[in-house]
Amino acid sequence: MFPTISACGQCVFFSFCQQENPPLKLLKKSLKRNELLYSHHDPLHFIYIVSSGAIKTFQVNIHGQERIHQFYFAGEVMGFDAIHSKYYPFSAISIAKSQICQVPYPHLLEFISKHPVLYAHLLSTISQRFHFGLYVTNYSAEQRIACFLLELVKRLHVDAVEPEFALHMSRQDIGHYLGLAAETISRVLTRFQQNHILWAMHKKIKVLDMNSLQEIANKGLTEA
Amino acid sequence: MFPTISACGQCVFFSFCQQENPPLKLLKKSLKRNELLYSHHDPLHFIYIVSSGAIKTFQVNIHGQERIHQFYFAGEVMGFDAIHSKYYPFSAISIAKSQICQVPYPHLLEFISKHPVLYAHLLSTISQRFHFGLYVTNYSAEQRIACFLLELVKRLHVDAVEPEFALHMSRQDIGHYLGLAAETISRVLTRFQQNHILWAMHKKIKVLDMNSLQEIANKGLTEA
DNA sequence: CGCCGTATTGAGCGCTCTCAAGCTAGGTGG
DNA sequence: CCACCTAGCTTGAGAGCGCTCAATACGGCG
Repeated sequence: MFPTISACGQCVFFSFCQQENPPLKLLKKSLKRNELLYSHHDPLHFIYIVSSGAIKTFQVNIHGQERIHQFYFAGEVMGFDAIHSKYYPFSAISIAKSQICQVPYPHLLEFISKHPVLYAHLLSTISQRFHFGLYVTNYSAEQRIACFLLELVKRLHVDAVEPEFALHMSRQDIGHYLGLAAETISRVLTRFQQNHILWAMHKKIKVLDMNSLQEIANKGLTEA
Repeated sequence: MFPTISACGQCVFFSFCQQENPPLKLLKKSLKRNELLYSHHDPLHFIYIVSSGAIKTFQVNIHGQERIHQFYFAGEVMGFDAIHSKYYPFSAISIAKSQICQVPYPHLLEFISKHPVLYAHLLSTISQRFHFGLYVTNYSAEQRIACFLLELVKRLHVDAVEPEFALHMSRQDIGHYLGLAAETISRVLTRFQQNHILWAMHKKIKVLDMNSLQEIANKGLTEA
């Protein structure tokens, strides 16, 4: 029904892949519609380049509801988000008949170390992805604030059963970040405090019940 | 009031920066609270590493309202999002007394090409950032759908005054991605069609008025 | 032609926003 | 040292957007 567009021309590796005896092992793979490419928690073995078609990455929650994380179209690269944890953080399924190239990640690293130009190119490609989907998601105020606090605990490296840390920012700032009114931040923090989930005093926060906070954060979320 | 924690120990470049005659030119910089680090649209000259304190990146819209894009804390690296466009996409201001290290980006590239191990490390660091703030934003349904369509036009490389393309995904999929009900997608597309902004037929979309779509997308957004 | 998944359209409800009024903490000056 | 002042935070009441539930329409496929 719709023409299948191949995006090999714009692929970072095109010039290498086209040589005879290509120095980069790019395996082509065909996917029908609704075929699984990889699963949530699978170890990162490959970086994938969508050559044609479209893929979605997603999570399914305990109630069987799906949350789509990203779409990937012809020419786009999948798997960067798995590098840090070494596991794919989402499952991937084709939403149309697709062609995929797969590169073993260790091989990719090794190959790039011999081709510094590619390094800059790849960084640029990754960089681009930071601008996608900045308008997405619809978590409740409680979920957002719970997620925000949990992320802070992790990013500030607060290692304690009852983590205590400083919010350097104002309620207004948090609101502007989370897409909520400052009043809402205030109200939710008060509610959390009433439920003995945390203790909040101005810019100082102490989480008293990490489990409850996790539970709120995960409401309708992750945990497949 | 709060202790100043230096995060140099966890910095990717720590071992290099500590040598006498360090091979990597890492300039230290001190920022008071509310000091501008760089502006929206400034050319990417430096990658920054927050050594202590906290930074926010943000945009200001035509009504003077601020939208915060990210917070950066001790140990975190800023600037990856600028690599593709070669310009910082947001302005950056310290929200606390901070210490920052800056590395000229070209110098960083060159340096890394000589230290392939760092490459893998840096990719890992960047990868981590894809997991931050996945719960953020609160755009209206119309804004989200407008942004989504504009992003598709760009990512699918549809070059036309009235771009026409295939949504490979169902309304439900779009809803699951945008955090909206499938019914809302339907309703908004209908409304857009009534206002002659686009023509929608099942999975086929033709944008008739890119300017209006941009305007809706930018409502309360960007354009400083 | 008939079936079933997908899309559209409508009515009522709930979460979060806005507007507005107190409250608190910290800084300033007498 | 204390009264005052101001910015930020808290709390309350009403409004609006998008959700849920439900009914109907459509279209691809056997």
